[in-house]
Amino acid sequence: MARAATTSDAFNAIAEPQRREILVLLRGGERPVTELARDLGMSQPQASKHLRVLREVGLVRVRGAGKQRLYGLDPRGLRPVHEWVGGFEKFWNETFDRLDEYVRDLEQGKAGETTE
Amino acid sequence: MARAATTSDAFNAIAEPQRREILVLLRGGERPVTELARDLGMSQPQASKHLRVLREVGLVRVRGAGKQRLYGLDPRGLRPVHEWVGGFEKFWNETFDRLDEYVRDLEQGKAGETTE
DNA sequence: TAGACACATTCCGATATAGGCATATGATGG
DNA sequence: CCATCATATGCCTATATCGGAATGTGTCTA
Repeated sequence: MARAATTSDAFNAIAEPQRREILVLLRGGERPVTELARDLGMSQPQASKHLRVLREVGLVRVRGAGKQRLYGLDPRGLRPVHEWVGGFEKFWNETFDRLDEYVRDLEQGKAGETTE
Repeated sequence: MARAATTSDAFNAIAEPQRREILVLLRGGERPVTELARDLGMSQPQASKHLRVLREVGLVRVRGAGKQRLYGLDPRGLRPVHEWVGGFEKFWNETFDRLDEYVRDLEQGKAGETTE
C-alpha cells in the first residue's frame, strides 16, 4: 500500500508546502489561478493541480468570474486539524515546566540512553 | 519529483493517521513499542517505522529502559503546525457571519457558477 | 555463553504522488 | 464562427512511501 491520497483529508492536503502557501495567499481574498501561479513562482498547471486537491478536501471554493475562476478560502476544512493539534497545546503551555523536566529526563535517559 | 518525505517536517509526519494515533496514545505517557503496536492493531515493525518517522521530525523521544525502549511525546514539534493553522482561526470564529455569507456567495456564484 | 525477549532494519510490491510539457476545455469579444 | 485568453487535464518520469515477511541487533538472565 502506498501513501494515502493527498485528497483523503485536510491533513494530507496541507502536507505540501506550496498548497499551504496558496491557502495563506487566499487569506487576502479570492484570486484567479494565474495570479496565484505567478505570485508563488509555479507553473499554471501546477497551481491548477494543487487547487484541485484543495478543492477536493473542501479547503477552497471556486466561482466563475467571466473568463477567470476565482478561488477563495473555505477555512472550515482546517478545523479538524486545528482541533487535533489543539489537543496537544496544554503540553507546551500549561505544563511547560513539567515538560521541560520530562524531556530533560528523556535526553539524559533516566536509565542511561541516547536521545538520538 | 515525488511527494516530500514524511520525515521532512511535522506536517508530513502527521499526515498519516496511524502516526497521529500514536501521538494521541503517547499523551497518556511513555510506552514501549510492542504496547503501542498492540493497542493500535498494527505490526511491531510498522510501529517501529512510524516511530522512526516521528522521531526524525522531533515529535517523539526515546529512552532505553532495560530491554524496552520507551517512547514519549515531544509536543513542541507540533507548535509550527498549531501556529500555522491558528492563522486561519479568525476565519471561522470572529468573522463567521461574514464567512457564511461569503461562502454562500461562492456557492451561488455571484457571476453564476457551480461550486463543484 | 546460550536462549529469550524487545525492537530495528531490509527487501519486496503496489501505489500515489509533484513537476514538466503538451494539449484539451471553457468563456469572451469581434 | 473564430481567435484569444484563462484553466484544466493527460501523459511521463522519478521518487517516497505503507504494509508484510524475514532477519538483524541489543539487552537481559540463567
